[in-house]
Amino acid sequence: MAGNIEAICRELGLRLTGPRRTIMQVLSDSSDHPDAIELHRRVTAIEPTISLATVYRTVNLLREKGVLERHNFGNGRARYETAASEHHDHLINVETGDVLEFHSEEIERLQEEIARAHGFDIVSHKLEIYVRPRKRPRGAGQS
Amino acid sequence: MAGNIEAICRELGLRLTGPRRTIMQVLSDSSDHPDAIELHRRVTAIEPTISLATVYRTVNLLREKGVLERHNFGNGRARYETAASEHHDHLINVETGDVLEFHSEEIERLQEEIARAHGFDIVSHKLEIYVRPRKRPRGAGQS
DNA sequence: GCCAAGTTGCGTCGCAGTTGCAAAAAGTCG
DNA sequence: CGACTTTTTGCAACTGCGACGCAACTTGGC
Repeated sequence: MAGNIEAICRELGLRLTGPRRTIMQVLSDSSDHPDAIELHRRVTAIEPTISLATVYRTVNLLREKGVLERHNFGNGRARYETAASEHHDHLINVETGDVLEFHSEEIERLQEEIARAHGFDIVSHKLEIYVRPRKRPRGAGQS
Repeated sequence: MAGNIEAICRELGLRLTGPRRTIMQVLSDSSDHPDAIELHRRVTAIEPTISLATVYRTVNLLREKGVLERHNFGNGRARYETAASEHHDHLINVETGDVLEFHSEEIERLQEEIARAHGFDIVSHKLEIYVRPRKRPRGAGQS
């Protein structure tokens, strides 16, 4: 991914600066969905002078360019991930905050159908399933 | 619904105050999905002395008690609706901000399947389809 | 190396929502 | 009904995330 950084900057007419290099490096090294502060933490671990404002600006820039996606999983802080080539939705573990990705062609199709039935075109959509590890693999009644 | 207000307060151990009566009245009269400020606007049209803080506090209270649901459709302001007996998802018209509700048993089932396949139980979920009115009813290809 | 343009860090601002506090209202009991 | 306790309210100050203006500083082209 590192090789991409220069290409992306050139392509987007952005200057290849130290902070950007670091931030993009951290982003492509992150397989989870960090928020801006966590991103800043990771970035400053490498290059301590980079400010939070720059993280915000870079992240917005990359999002506008379609390089990043921003999600809001409900704790008030936006979380980021590098835009995948293929669309996916999210399973959020409410106990740990971890996020798993999934994709269901069937659900996509059903959404398409629903939108159409109402006379709309889909601009985007968001499916988040908030889950917790299942305690009782099978049987065993509960409250 | 008006009759509910007293019942709800009693049941929840809340005092039946003027502001609460007005706010709950407005809520049950609202079939759209107003945000806190719009709610406050409507409330103060009836009783001008009620403060925004009280609207927030009441709305949070009712949400904790399961009377209201809060959504975040992406403009930074949370929007509220009275909790329906039946779960539903949302179609958001990005041009107007209007919200339509829908329900798909099939999608629900598929989500259940997906969660289970990953070893989770669903706590809740959120499906939002952001749409715009379709300009070209049929035919007329475009890139 | 020099210069114009883009970028950064800092501090500040804005907005949505929350909270501490003192005053006011609700419910309770005699 | 009136005194008393507890909950609510309005106000204003505050919080947290994120955005922004500005002066100083890099970047990349010549």
